[in-house]
Amino acid sequence: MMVSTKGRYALTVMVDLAKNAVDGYVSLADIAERENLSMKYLESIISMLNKGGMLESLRGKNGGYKLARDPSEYTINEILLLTEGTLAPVNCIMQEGVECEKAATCSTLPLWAGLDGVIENYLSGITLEDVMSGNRKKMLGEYCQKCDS
Amino acid sequence: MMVSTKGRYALTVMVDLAKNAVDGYVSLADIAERENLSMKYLESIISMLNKGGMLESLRGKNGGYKLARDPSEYTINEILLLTEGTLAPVNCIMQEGVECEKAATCSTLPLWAGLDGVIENYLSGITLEDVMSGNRKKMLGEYCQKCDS
DNA sequence: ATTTAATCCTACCTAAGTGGTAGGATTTAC
DNA sequence: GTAAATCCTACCACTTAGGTAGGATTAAAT
Repeated sequence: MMVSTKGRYALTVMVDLAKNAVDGYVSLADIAERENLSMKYLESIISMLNKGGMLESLRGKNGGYKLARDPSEYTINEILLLTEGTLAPVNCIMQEGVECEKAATCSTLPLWAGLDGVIENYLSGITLEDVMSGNRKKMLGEYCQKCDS
Repeated sequence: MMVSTKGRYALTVMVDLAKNAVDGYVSLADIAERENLSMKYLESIISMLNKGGMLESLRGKNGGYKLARDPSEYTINEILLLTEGTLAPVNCIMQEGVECEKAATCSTLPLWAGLDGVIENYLSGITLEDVMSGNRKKMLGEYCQKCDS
């Protein structure tokens, strides 16, 4: 599994905020209840989003979180990267300038690089707005049966 | 990480066999030495490939393995599926007919389904022959700088 | 027939990552 | 000052990853 619950829940939280924090802040307790997820676990996840500059937060009573930008200005790629660290499908492709020692002669490396590119390309092309508004055509593309009807 | 060493080594073994087992069988010891991988570990991996019908094996002295078909008749998708079990990027998408209970109302599901489709589409479009022969254009596609020159 | 070299099979093990839980400190609105 | 919220630091059970170990079985060569 490439994307763990951390990344999945992070996206769920972002979508929830996009839908529900239109004016003012929304508390984590509200999100957890709406999405039926553990509030304590979400706490650690939303903390990453907050520190990564994705959110604005307000402490104290009536506090909570809201998006720092417009939903159309977040790519899914950057949201997932923040919580997952990397989205590379294998750990042998270059990360932070460090490449595998066998890279020069490895027959399989171009495959993994290509796969990585395809994934990044897909996730960078979809915004939080697309997910929030249910843009099936963009998300499912040619695989979508309902998109024609 | 979506693809573990199991899948990566499985592909490495397949490529090695495609290159070296052109006539007759090749022993696991030879493969392990050539690829600089633990023979004992490879043993468990090649066993999956063998049971999955990807290989033909011969026991006893001068035995070993060879491909069951022509390299052009294996997709990377089926090789990886055999060792990894699944290539789904998240565990909330439908597997073996079992779908998430929240599927009907989940905003993020189409995204994961789309991502899954993109991955499967890519890996199904590339054959063992492509990897073996270093078909960079097919593997790297638009991301390949060297492909033009 | 015996040796040798190979696959096959079962069990085990350590380290890291996943998916949380627990408890309290701090901040701010009312 | 109190209630309700974020923030922060530990901890923990379980699963998976990435192997290792040892022997049983098979088949070719001598």
